[in-house]
Amino acid sequence: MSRSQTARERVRTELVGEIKDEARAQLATHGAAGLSLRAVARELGMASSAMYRYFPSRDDLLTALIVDAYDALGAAAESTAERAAGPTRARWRAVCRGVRAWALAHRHEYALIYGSPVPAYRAPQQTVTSAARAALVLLDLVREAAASGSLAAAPDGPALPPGLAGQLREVAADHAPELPEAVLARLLVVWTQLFGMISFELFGHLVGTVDPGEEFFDHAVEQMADHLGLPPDDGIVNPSAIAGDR
Amino acid sequence: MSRSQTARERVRTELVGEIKDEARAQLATHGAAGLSLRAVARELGMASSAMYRYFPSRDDLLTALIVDAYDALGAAAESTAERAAGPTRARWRAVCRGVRAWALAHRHEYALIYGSPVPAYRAPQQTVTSAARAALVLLDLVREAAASGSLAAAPDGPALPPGLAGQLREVAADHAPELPEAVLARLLVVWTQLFGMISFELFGHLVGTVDPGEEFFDHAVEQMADHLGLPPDDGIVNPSAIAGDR
DNA sequence: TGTACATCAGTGAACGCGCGTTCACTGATGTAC
DNA sequence: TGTACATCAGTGAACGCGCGTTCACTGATGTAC
Repeated sequence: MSRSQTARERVRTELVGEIKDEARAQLATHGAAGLSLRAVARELGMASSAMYRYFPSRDDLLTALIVDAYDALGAAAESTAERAAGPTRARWRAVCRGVRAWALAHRHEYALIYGSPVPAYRAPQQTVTSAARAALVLLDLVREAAASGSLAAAPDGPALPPGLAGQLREVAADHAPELPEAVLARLLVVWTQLFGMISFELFGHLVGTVDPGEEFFDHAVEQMADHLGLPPDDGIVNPSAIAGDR
Repeated sequence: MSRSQTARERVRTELVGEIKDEARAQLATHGAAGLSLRAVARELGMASSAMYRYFPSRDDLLTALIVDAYDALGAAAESTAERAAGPTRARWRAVCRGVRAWALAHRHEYALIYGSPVPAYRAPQQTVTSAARAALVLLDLVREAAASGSLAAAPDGPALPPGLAGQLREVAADHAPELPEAVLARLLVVWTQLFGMISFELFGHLVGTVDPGEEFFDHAVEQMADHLGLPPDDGIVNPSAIAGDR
């Protein structure tokens, strides 16, 4: 509480930040599996044993980086959604682009959270809420559209398989109890589509096809919006946005 | 050519196989970045230096595993497509399920090719044709449907952005020059969707939502078929398959 | 305000381990005549 | 068919490196009275 204690704590916080920054830099060159406390310490001009004053083990440092990455992506999505004006589709577009932009700007942190799991590392519960943030932004957009009545009706036809419907009900219970299961299913499809596309681009699976993937991404985002039933723009009409699905 | 030479070569081929098998087993426990020639040799009861009679370096072993994985997935997709009978949609469904089944049965090989790139490893040209095999299976299904006139017409509306259309033209030039760009774009969207879903499931991002992902996957596969414009089944009608998009 | 004490940050040596790759070598297998 | 030679598989020691983690320690910072 006293000023001097806060001073010591300030230094500590700053050093924790520097350690994580350096660790992030090393993700780029050596990957998550190659993250090394000794290398971080060396780069910071410290003894390797000093790291243990800040992180009890290598895995704890890794956990911190993972939580940070989820939070940074979530914050990017949230602030994009807040800043974006206009109809739901425009905001949807903005958020999707924002997610991709964050991923492109932080490739190795993206790979850390959406790439292959680090072997012998188990993510603690701690990551779950951070991981959900970006998803909740998209969910809120859909809720908004649904609440305002502008969401296209879910297609007719028989219901979802009961097992899936039940799973979706449970997921939505906390966050969107009012949305029909069919809409939830579509949102989840689109959610995996969004990250599938970004991963493909970042991990080099679009090389030789539509890489750079800017236009493809934008095009797909409109298809995804169509698929969700988001209404077309009012103002600036995007060509592919008004193309009905099928 | 002589019998004895072939004998030596047979032994060699067999040992190469054993080395790769053991290496694959180690992928599971240590990941691609942790793949170690010494550990493989140890497990095989050989001197670590003996590995160099079979693979000039660790990266060459890794390349072999990657090529094998692409080929195994491609072969699985091809044979599923050949075995599957019935209308295009049924075969589409079979192939998608086959791809997922392969991925679930070979998680670590899947992660090797569709997870985060291994740092400091550059995939040689060698992998490209193997990597394309599975994609070509799906492309052929769509070509088939298009050729038989059963593919739903691409939606009207303005054309794709010219840059994207050009990219797609180039990609398709060798394999499907007759398909319209709009169909190619949808196939690519669906392609990223398929792998996005599988990656999400395998990498643990569906835990707590729709994991196990069987029903969700099947449901999404029908949505993807709809999106491509594949006609509904003739015989057994899948409930979600006949639900038109939007 | 001054002093005794407790807490904390950081050090450097050490433990015990693993890695990729090279090299000179031995012995077995295959080839040419 | 037999023999001299070349090729190949496999060994074991070595080089030079890196790692996570522990431990007893020094010195600085913060706290209680």
